[in-house]
Amino acid sequence: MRSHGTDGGIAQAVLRRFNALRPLSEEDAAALEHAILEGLLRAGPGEDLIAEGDPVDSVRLVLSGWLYRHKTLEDGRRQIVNFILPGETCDAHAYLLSTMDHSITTVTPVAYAEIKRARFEQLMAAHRTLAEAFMCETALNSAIQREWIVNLGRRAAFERVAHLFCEIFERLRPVGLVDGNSCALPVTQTDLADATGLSVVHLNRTLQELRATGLIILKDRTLTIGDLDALKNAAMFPPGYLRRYQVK
Amino acid sequence: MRSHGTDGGIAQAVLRRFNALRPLSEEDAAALEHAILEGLLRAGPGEDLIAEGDPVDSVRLVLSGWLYRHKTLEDGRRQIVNFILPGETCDAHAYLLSTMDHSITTVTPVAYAEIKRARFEQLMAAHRTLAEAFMCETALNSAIQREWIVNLGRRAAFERVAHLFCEIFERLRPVGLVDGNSCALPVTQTDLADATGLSVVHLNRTLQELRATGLIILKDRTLTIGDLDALKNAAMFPPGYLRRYQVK
DNA sequence: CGTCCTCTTTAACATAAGCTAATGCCGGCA
DNA sequence: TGCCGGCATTAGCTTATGTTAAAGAGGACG
Repeated sequence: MRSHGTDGGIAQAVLRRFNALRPLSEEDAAALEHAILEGLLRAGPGEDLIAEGDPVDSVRLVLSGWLYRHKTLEDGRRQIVNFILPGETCDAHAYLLSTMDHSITTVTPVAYAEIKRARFEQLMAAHRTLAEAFMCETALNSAIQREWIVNLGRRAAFERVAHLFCEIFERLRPVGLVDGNSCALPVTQTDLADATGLSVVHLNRTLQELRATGLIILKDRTLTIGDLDALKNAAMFPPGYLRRYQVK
Repeated sequence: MRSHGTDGGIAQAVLRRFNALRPLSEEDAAALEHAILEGLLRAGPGEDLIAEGDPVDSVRLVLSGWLYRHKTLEDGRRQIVNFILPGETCDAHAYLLSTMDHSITTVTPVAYAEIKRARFEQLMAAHRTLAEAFMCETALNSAIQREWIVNLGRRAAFERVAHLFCEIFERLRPVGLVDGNSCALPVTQTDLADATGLSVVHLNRTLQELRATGLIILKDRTLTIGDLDALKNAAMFPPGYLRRYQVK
């Protein structure tokens, strides 16, 4: 029965990440997987999972697929504030704030697990290590957001896009979603522009530049990074950034 | 004996904020205050409290004074990633990540309380409400960071600076640090530039513009906002933003 | 009372990035 | 097969913001 095998079945990505954050006992892992299987759900591409202002009464874990968090100004300007990748958490402890300060939309079809507040609290109370892993996840997310602030505030377009690509690659790696030096990049250029604070036109120009230098190949929603270190260099990717993401 | 009076003495700002996040019982408040008084420390202006890469083995609460979090790129470009104001925490649960991903530097003289890891964990274990308030604090900080991403990514210089001023004002208010429509703003223009992702020169231009429209007066490190609603309007300050900061 | 220092302000010029609009490309679908 | 709609790409022009440099302004201090 796969879903309880060693690979973690559909919950694999989540289990891998949490285990990297805090070594989970068999029992912790089983409890988490169980809670996941209880609340399995799916969403199509381009669906709003939750919107700014909505009440939050559950925590969601992404099993597969891409989503993004975003905020929109009154006049329509939109900023993608982060991507949510397989194995990551949608609302970790944001649920403490009772309402969402941003929206979450799916990019691709998504499989996720929804754990209701009461169930979640029970799980945390029973498994200290899981609770710690969850807090770690939140802290990590916070560190990513800080780096995005630096990216938007102090990096030029070229570095900025390069940095985003390095980051995505490094975040997909520990959950087994990179294949050699390639990974999926299922977003439109408009999305990339909204994530990097650029206009679509300028984002496109920047992409051309990145291609011209031979640092990346981007085709058919697949990103290929010939020389990751070179790209990181060009991006001024901080050496220690996302270290905690790597599986030891 | 002031320090145990109803005003909370030196721990006042922290107690007020935490109490707003989760209503604290007398006992919770006393325990928190006690922990604070145990670990009282001071730092001068312009001091590095902790630097990127340093190990984290305690949580610090700011009792008075301003600090900022910042990251610097190899070539010296610096981004201030947030300000830390009285009543706020320095590292809430970042201590779970064991090393700092950014640096913290004081702006003014600062009084703070340092709670060592073991002591902190003991406190959290004994007082569920305090633990929740701490998590709330982290979540709130995360929401602020997301808004900063929007600010840097999608707002023009004028709105961006206006937004920062509104935010600071709203964050100082609940801890009693605004006086009518004025508050302290003890940072240099270089700092403001590094916080808004602008060059000093352009920041200065923007400040002139803000003054010219009569939206703000900034003189002697004091910010005066004639019409907060007008400023928020100009800044596209989201209506619900920082709602959780307000004392009910 | 002058000198140094840090911070602010201004000017003149350079450029990265935005905007508008047209064109190309491709896959879905009638 | 041919039209439509969403994306990607390119061109041409505009503008916000960066850069360099120099000059005030005020406080600390010998």
